[in-house]
Amino acid sequence: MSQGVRPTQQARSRETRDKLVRALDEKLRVKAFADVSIAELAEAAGLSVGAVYRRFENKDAFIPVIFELYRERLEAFMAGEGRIEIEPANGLRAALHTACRVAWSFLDKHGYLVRATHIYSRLRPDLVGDDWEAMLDQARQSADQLLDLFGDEVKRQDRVEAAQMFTYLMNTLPIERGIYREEGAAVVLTISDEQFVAAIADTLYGYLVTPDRHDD
Amino acid sequence: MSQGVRPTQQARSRETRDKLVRALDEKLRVKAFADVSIAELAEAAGLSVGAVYRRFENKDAFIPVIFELYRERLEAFMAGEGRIEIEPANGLRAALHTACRVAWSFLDKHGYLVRATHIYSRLRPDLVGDDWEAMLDQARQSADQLLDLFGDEVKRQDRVEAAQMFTYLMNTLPIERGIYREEGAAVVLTISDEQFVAAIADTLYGYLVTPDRHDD
Amino acid sequence: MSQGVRPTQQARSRETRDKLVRALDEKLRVKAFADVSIAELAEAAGLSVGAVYRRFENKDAFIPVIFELYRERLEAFMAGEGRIEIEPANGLRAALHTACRVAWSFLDKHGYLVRATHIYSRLRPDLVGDDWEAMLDQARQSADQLLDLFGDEVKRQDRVEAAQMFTYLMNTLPIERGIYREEGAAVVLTISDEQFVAAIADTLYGYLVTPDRHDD
Amino acid sequence: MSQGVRPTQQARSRETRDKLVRALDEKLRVKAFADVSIAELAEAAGLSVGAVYRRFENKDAFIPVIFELYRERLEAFMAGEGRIEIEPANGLRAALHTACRVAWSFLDKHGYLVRATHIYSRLRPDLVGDDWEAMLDQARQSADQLLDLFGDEVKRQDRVEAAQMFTYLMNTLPIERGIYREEGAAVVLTISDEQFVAAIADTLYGYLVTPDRHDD
DNA sequence: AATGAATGAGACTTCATTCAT
DNA sequence: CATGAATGAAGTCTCATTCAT
Repeated sequence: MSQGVRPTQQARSRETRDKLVRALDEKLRVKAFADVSIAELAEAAGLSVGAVYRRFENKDAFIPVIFELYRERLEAFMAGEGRIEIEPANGLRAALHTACRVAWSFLDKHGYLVRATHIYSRLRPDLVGDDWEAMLDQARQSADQLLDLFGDEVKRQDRVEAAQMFTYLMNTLPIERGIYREEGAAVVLTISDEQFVAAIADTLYGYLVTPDRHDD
Repeated sequence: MSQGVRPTQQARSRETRDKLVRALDEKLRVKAFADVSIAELAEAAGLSVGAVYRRFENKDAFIPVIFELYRERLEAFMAGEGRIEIEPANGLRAALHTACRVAWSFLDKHGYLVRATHIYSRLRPDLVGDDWEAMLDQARQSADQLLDLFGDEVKRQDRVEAAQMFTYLMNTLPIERGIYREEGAAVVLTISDEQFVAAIADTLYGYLVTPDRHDD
Repeated sequence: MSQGVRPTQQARSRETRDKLVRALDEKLRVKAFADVSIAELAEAAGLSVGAVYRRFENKDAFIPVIFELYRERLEAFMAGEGRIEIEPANGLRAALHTACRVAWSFLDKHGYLVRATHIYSRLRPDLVGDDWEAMLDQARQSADQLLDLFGDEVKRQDRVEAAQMFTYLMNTLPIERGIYREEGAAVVLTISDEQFVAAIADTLYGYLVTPDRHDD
Repeated sequence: MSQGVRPTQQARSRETRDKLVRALDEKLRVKAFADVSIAELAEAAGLSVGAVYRRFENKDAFIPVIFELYRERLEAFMAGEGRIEIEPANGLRAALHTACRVAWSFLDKHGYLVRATHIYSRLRPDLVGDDWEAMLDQARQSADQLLDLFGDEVKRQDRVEAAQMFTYLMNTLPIERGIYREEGAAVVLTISDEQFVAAIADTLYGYLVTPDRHDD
């Protein structure tokens, strides 16, 4: 094989992969990954079943793709409409409200991906590998910066713990309502989206400004 | 309908059902419901496949059983080791810490059931029906009482919203770490269980004592 | 066992059997025998599955019952509303029209039994045994009598053949439309029931009055 | 969609289908369709169960195939040995005898298909759809032509009714004996096939030449 | 290499029949 | 004896994966 062909093949290979990723994205909008068959995916991508197995060893090999999609969307969002301009002068609470509003708008648009990601980060953590941890770590670093920025308002002594908990809360609080809407624990809520977003922002705020407890 | 025979058969019938419920319980400890086949369940219960279908119309009919199990465990727990003695004199924060410790210890033991319940309250809300909502409503009522008890400490104006959010948070915050442990958003946490429990108690506390915000 | 009990038991046994026969009759009105399960039959008869198997060795043992039912109905019909008063003076054609009208009215009422009987006389001729042949033979004898009565009008030389064919036609011509109505060969017919009955009577008549062919 | 590959696959695909159709044909010679399992069919065709489901959505999807088989055989028959040369000069009766002989010889060879077709045109008229009606309609048109050809001999006033009844009779009279032989109403007949065929031809003839009745 | 036909294990479900109570 | 719970073979169908063309 002459070397001149490779780039073409690589390009074609990449293209094939992209088709599959797009097809998966489309499918995940309407059904769970477990309910998507390879044949279905192949058809949606305009490929044959055999071609799919040429790119992916087996069905499980698509799971990392879900994360890839998630990350792509998140990065695009953060670089675009999700870019947060924090105004230190307005204080921590305002910053958190802004952050929660932004997080909520991401969930609103890409909830189906967040759902799939969440499910498989639990169901098959082995297949997700470092991607997930890397993303969370990045989130933790952002949290660190935020805590530094409002160091005087934050009353938590242990900054490491605070950054971890902040990340944990940020990835936990809105999700339940954001991706499962009328099911799960969210059914107890009758408040509007706006009220809910404000409430979780206040929850984060409350955690950060509550001084450590000295007993128990 | 004659008496004298029925009781025996009913007992046998009940026993079969119990065997199946126990078998399901065992299986849920180690794998997801979707991955448990009827044949597997039958074998674990020491029954034939046909016997399963005499008690349960189809596989879906087991989903309510998961909730039943959950509720049973929860009630037994609440009546036993989970009974909370709230000492109003110690204040809201102490009460929340106690409540979270108790909730955590339930999750620690019955997390697999909570997981299955959570998954199916989302996946098949139609099959879960009112059970789930009834449980949440009961939780909301308990929240109401707690808020009343510490009415002077709570700064939230809208008590209805506060009770709802309290319930939502109580059913959301510990779950992620409690049932998925090393996976999901919880991987970011390096803190100990005790620290985590304290942190979420503080989070709840922070939410309740944070006064309403007057702008936006 | 004292002898005094027997009659009671026999009576009870008979009663059980009757219940089952009635239940089967009900079921055959709405579905095919193959689609009636033993459990269904037992329930409809107000009996247990075990009780059914005490009276009938297996499901196939019900097939003769279908014939029994058929014969009962036919005999009751012939003794009642189906009793034909043939007026020799009116001629063969009038007699046939009357006979066909009567046959049609039986089909109209008991078509579902005729259908089941027909199906099983083909599907499991071994289980039907002599019942079916006996019935047909009786019909043939009636045909014989009719041919004798109108001996001068009938032009068929071979009276044995004529009686057989008459029976065959009588059990064939109306059935198709009578029990399958809008399906099968009957879909080609747009004529009314009355016209149809008249047409098959004329068909029978035409056969009987057509002289033998002397060639080929 | 590229050419060069498809033909092969299409041929393979077609071949598989043909194998299944042939296997079905073989099975229908010896047992009812309902008693043929998919696994059995697959084995007879030298295929796996999955391959069957690639060609046919479900078992019901084979029912139209039965009709397809029937029609194929009928058309091949009509174009070959079943081609009827009607000699108008010999009259209606001779024509009918010829037609019945031909029909009988078809039944003799392909009775098992006719049986299956008849059963399913009743059992699942929804799956048979227009095929059946189309065939009957074609038969009715042939009947029309025949009646025209022998217009002077036919005494039935209503030609539309006569054509319909002729079709009905042609599809009813021989069938019973033709496809169920020693079972059903045919058991009453001790006459030979030749005599039987002559008798039904005379029956058809008798119907057509019997003038309308003017009373009742 | 690409295609999609074929494979075959395994899932759910039904129901005639048996048998413990 | 009656009851109806239990059995288990058999049927339909799905789909991840393999492989002939």
